[in-house]
Amino acid sequence: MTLSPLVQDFVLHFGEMGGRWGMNRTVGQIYALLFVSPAPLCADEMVAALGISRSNVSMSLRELQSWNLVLLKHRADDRRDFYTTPEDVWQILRTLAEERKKREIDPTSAVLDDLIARRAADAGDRHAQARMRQMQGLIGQLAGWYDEVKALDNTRLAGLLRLGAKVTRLLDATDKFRPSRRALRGKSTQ
Amino acid sequence: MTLSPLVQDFVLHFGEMGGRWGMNRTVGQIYALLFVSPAPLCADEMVAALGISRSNVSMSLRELQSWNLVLLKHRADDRRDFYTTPEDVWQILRTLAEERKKREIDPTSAVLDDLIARRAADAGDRHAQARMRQMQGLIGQLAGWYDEVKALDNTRLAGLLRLGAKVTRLLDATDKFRPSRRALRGKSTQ
DNA sequence: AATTCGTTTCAGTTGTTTCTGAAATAGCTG
DNA sequence: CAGCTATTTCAGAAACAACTGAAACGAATT
Repeated sequence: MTLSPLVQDFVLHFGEMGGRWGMNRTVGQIYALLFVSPAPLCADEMVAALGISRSNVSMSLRELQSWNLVLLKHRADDRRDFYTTPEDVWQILRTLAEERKKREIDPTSAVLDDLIARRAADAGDRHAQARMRQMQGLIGQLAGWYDEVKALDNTRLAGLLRLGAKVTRLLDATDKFRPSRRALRGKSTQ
Repeated sequence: MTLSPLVQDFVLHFGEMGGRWGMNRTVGQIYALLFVSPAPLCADEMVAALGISRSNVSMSLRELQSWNLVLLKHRADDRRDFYTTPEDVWQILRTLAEERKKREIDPTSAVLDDLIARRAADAGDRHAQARMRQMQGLIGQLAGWYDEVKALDNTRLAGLLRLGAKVTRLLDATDKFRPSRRALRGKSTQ
């Protein structure tokens, strides 16, 4: 299989970015290829398209599966595994949010809990713990935020992002409105 | 300089996570050390505390500066450079958002613009471009979102994250209320 | 149970990144 | 400007991650 220049360039760019996104080059390239392919691909087609070894494809697909970024498909009368990405880019965003949280936030959050629970001996430690508590607060908020994103349906997620420049106004507005709204319907709010 | 076990473990954890966060071990460790230190540190203190070479510290500080994650301080009658992190964790969050966008989103956004602007030859390319447009849409929203975070003041940023489980309700509420509010003040909204 | 087709694993190689020590640079002080 | 002190650069060494080919594995078919 030979790629059009357009798809070539897309794939190569994802390869380059792969490193920055916490995967490696091959994983990035395979994901890009699957993302733009009109139909699911099998491993050998990826080998042909990307010019990499069969085993590399196998390991990279494994990695992509561990990220939940690809879907496995089968054809009638064909034993091979075919792979795609989800059609829905919002779904992809949710998955990314979830996996990133799992890899980048949760471990630190757990460690911070431990460290903060320790007996702080001297003044230095007390200062360090105070700092850690600040960071834990921040991380906790972020974690909650990621969970939130993960749980929103497409419409609401799109809405949330679309707010864009209106977030400020919205926040101000809710600060202003919330009390009266709560008053109207009787403390339903946390 | 010798570190307390508490700070040791904090520093070591950040070293481990550094890789996942787009920096390397040493950069992570130095950042952690600065974050919990009650006073700014000079390079030699970091060498002593972390047991790494002077040149490694120098390069890592350079890296941290390129991320805008550290502040340079000076003492009277002392030519050495002393480093800290910003006190304010919200500021840190904004910086991270900004730098992440710059490194992980903007380059891809630019490439996608290019690719989408190309003449699509065959059906495969047309499909690929359609996919790329979807991705570009998503990335554009995300970029806007990061810009938004970057521009919010502490209070509003905290508010935004604190929304937590209320985002859904809030979004529903605004959908319900916006039309009437717009009607009240005349289509000021996009 | 042997064959075939597809996938996975793994030891070893290649390629990158990180880290170091030594040398070079820059900036201040007398 | 000579002598300090602090910092940066850089080539090579050490550590690490990626990739390959070959062999092992598994599942369906005869």
